[in-house]
Amino acid sequence: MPRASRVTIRDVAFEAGLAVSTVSNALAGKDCVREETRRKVVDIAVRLGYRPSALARSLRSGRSLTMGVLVSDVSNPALVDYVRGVDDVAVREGFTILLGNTDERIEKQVAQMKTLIDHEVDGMVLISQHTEGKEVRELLKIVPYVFIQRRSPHFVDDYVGGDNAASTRKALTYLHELGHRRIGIITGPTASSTAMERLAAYRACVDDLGFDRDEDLVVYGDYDLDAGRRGMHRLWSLPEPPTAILASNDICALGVQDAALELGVSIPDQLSLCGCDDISLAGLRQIDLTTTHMPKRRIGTAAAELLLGKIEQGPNLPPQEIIIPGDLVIRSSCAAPRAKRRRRRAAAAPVAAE
Amino acid sequence: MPRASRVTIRDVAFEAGLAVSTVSNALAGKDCVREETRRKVVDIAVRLGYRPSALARSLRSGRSLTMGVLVSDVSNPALVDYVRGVDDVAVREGFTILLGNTDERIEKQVAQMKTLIDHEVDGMVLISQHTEGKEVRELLKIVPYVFIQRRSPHFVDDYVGGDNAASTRKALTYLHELGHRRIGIITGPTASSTAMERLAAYRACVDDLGFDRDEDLVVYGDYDLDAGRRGMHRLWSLPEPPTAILASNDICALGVQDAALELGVSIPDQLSLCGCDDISLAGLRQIDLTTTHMPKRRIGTAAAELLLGKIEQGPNLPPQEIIIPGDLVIRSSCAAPRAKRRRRRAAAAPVAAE
DNA sequence: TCCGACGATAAAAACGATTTTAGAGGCGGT
DNA sequence: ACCGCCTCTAAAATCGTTTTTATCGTCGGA
Repeated sequence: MPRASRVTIRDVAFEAGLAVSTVSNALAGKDCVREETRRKVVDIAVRLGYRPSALARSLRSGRSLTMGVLVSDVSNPALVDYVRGVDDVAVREGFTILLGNTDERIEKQVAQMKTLIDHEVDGMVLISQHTEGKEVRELLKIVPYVFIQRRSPHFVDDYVGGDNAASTRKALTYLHELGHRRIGIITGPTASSTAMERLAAYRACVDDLGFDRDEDLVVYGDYDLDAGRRGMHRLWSLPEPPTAILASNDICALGVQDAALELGVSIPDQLSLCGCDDISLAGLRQIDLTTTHMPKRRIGTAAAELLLGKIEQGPNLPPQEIIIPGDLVIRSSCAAPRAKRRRRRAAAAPVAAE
Repeated sequence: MPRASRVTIRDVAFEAGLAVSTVSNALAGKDCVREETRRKVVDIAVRLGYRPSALARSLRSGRSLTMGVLVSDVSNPALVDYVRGVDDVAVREGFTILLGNTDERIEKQVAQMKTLIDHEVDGMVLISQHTEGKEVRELLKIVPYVFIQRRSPHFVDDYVGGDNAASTRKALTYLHELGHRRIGIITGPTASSTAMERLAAYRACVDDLGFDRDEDLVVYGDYDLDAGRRGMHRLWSLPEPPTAILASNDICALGVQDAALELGVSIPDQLSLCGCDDISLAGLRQIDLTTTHMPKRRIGTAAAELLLGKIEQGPNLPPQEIIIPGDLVIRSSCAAPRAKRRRRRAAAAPVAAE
């Protein structure tokens, strides 16, 4: 099956009556070739429809203008915006993206990383991926990389993420002002540094703001609908249920809403709910979720830019951590708790929705 | 920045005291090399951590084990499942995916297609992309491809999509049985063959099932929230509004729900609503949308498999169109219209939700 | 003994570019 | 007249593979 053979630089050279190297230099805009010659070469190249083979070029030059993007699942709505952000700067800088799904499984991640390296990507962006493991660490030595949303507790890497501590604190402060003192939390997976940072911030607030300290209010969950449903059931079956819940993200919060409807619990009358991410659906009237905005696309672009810098400068410069702040978006899923709580200050601030 | 130079086949050959070609043949499992030799080679290759360069291999062999995937926006929830489906079979078959966003703009699409071809992808999957245009058509001649969700009216291509006509008809039949006779439709973009097929099926049903024939009931929209909102406003401002609405997809339907809440219109009491796709959120109690299920991930896998066949067999075999059927998923967003309509048979079937 | 075949390995060509080194003229300075 | 330098182009090396062709014993058969 000899596909219509491509036009090579050789053909252009022949047509122009020049050497291959001259054509190469001409097209690269090197100043060692006369302007007139250059123009002729360009003309002919265009006329013949010459397009240089990225493969051959990469092989020789050692740079592939290619970056790998690893994500646990491209169809996961909580992650796609990062990918898009990375792509934004990739195309802007003439890079092409090699995509891989890892399904949250480390052996898949390792396999994908190897594949990317085989394809000689210039760098990789790891979105919510495993940061530990001997093999992973070994592979990370080979090629520049940036982590998004998940960072290692043991190594200091290039990393871009949201300001998890601050945004959690904002949400909790808001709930505190509304008068809540008993707040449940459904965390993301324990492997997610983002989730753990939120949990840590929650715990700090329990002390700082004087919330009920009760380990039963912490449910270890995930970033999906089911975690929200299960978390809600668990928290609501407590002897003394919380008056507000912090969900791991908006999708999880939707799961909580769903379960609340199932249990006949009214939001925000009986229960306040706060998500995280601010997905576009959160603003719908049928959902109307108070949440902390995570500028994921911007995080993606920041990560890609960081990576490109890394690629440019070589592996010498020290790892950098970039934290992108996000704000609390107040909608109607939070309200003052019903007046049956025991502490003073029934409702501090009358901040309402929208 | 001479990155730690990779282990090449040359190194393996030297270590084994063999010729490069022998090593290549040994690793490829060719039978022209003694089993004992082969084992030795494999041993050494593993010991040295040899990984063949995909670039060099592709360059020489003319096959890159790579496929391009073009999508208008990876962060569009209506499209991500296709991508995931394609990826499923890609990894299974040892292919790597090159991803590109085109933002629904044909010049971006052309640019991306060129990039993919420069990278010598073995084929490409075009998800909801432009099918017309001189340049697009020219590029399609170069490399095998499969369209998903959008097909050309003028050319016959390899294509995989849902059964738009049948699923639309199912929804309309269901609404007819509930007693609806005046049904609005918010279409996807006119460039989307899928949307136009649904519209055609809608028009056929208007005749077959005896719905009100009224061009005002057709709103040309898109696949997003805003199209739903605008469509609802438009339809509800009609002198005689519809009793049911068919949305272009689930996201659009969510937009309709949102606008209905804004307008104080109760679903399904005053208005029945039917989406398309069956995204996971559609099953939530706060949404609970009746919709037609589109097995997008399966469509994606089917497309990738079709493409691989195309790559294998060469461009000789004729284009194939694969239609994947989907079923109506009945939830609570549709009900019998309020008893103020003029025709006989107030409510035919008492089919209820869930 | 010679020929052909065969089995195993080696050597060389090719893939399509970039990069390095070489060469050919022209020109100015001494 | 010669040297060096500069400008432009050519030739060759290189990237890391695969593929094609060559080599070299050995063995069987006539």
